[in-house]
Amino acid sequence: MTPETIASELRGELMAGVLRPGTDLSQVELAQRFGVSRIPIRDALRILSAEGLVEIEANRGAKTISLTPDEVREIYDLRILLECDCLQRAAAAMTPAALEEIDRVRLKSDLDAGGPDWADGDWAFHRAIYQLAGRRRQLAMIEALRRTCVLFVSAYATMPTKKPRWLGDHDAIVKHLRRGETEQAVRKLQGHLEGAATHLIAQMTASLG
Amino acid sequence: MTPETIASELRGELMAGVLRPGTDLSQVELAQRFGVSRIPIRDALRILSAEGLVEIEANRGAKTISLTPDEVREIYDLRILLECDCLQRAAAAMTPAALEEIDRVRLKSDLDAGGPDWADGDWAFHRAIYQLAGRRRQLAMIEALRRTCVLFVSAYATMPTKKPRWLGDHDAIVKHLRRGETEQAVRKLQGHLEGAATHLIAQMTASLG
DNA sequence: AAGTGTATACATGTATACACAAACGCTTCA
DNA sequence: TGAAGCGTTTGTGTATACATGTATACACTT
Repeated sequence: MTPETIASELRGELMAGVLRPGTDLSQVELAQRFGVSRIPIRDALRILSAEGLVEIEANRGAKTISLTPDEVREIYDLRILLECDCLQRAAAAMTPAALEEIDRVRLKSDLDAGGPDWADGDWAFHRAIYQLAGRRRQLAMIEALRRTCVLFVSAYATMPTKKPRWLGDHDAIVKHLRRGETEQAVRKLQGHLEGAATHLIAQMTASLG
Repeated sequence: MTPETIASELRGELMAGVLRPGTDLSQVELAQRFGVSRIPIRDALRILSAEGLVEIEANRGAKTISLTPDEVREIYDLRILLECDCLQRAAAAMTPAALEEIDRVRLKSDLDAGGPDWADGDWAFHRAIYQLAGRRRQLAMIEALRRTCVLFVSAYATMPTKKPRWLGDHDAIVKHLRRGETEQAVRKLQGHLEGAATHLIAQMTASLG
């Protein structure tokens, strides 16, 4: 039960929607639950805070993040900026072998598309592409932003209703990459993310107001 | 002596070049120095780790980051991406009053340009612009990336040799903004950052062998 | 002589105990 | 009835003590 293990467990619950945004995270409660003292719990909370999933206020404890629709919009804008740039760099480093691998991951993710782990498959696909850019830090930043989004997607139960369109975007991106149409692949990705953003924000505003 | 205070103090030393990249940060040593136990030290190190200034390895302690020229290049590319986007958004929200304030900060930063706190003035100028974009998270990400850069600039003592050009860039950006030439302001900023990047990386490779 | 195993020293990780700050409820007074 | 003041209570923050993991040096084996 290391702090990393605990953080990982909590991260999973956050992203699965078990812990909803704004939930208080009591140190004593978590310590009892994981059967450890509060020290490793504090470390775990700091790890999650570093990832932006938890907010810590001095002397007032930690709670899961709670963002306004505007803040979610900003995060998606950042994702568009960083992911489109990453895709562009990846396209420049594309090889036939890499393309094959990407399409393999895409097909596998299609199967999970209906289940509860659809987000994992989705990310596996995007990561398979982004990896080729060879940008560790950028990828880490993208992943952190994405985690935050997933937290809210799970919380507001906005499973993409237009699943076919969503899978079709993936297919289209691969096809564009195969043909060397970088520009169009990037534009497709941008639309993909825009769609996710507007969908989530609509659900949030509907749920909040 | 809260963890935040300690982190702030260490951050200052890191960015001033007192603590060079790769320095080991012993918990007991820091605890003695700040006159506290190791617990708040651990918290402070986690805060700095979250900011990307310190690396923590389980059971092996913390040390200040040590980046390769390639990683520095990636960081500057990210800064260009995020800062140019931020400038564009700021330009869209520009007002005469804001412009006046920006120029005021610019003039003030010109005075500090020769001293040891030149980095603070430089950042004050850029931040004065970026603020207008109203993007908290993006600004925080830019600031984190910038801090990392400053750490290496200080370590390798690469005070801009071409100070006039550097200050001239600031002046040019303001002038373009005043005329509503967003496109050109963005391009000037990009060149500004590119210049800083190539300069630092050249110094690093020269210093490293 | 080179490599490996082991013992010792040292740094980090964790648990317990205590100090302190904030939130809550109660009493009391206007 | 409402509000302000004060003690209680709950939870976080920190110090101390102990457990565990890692590095170094030395002895031993090959």
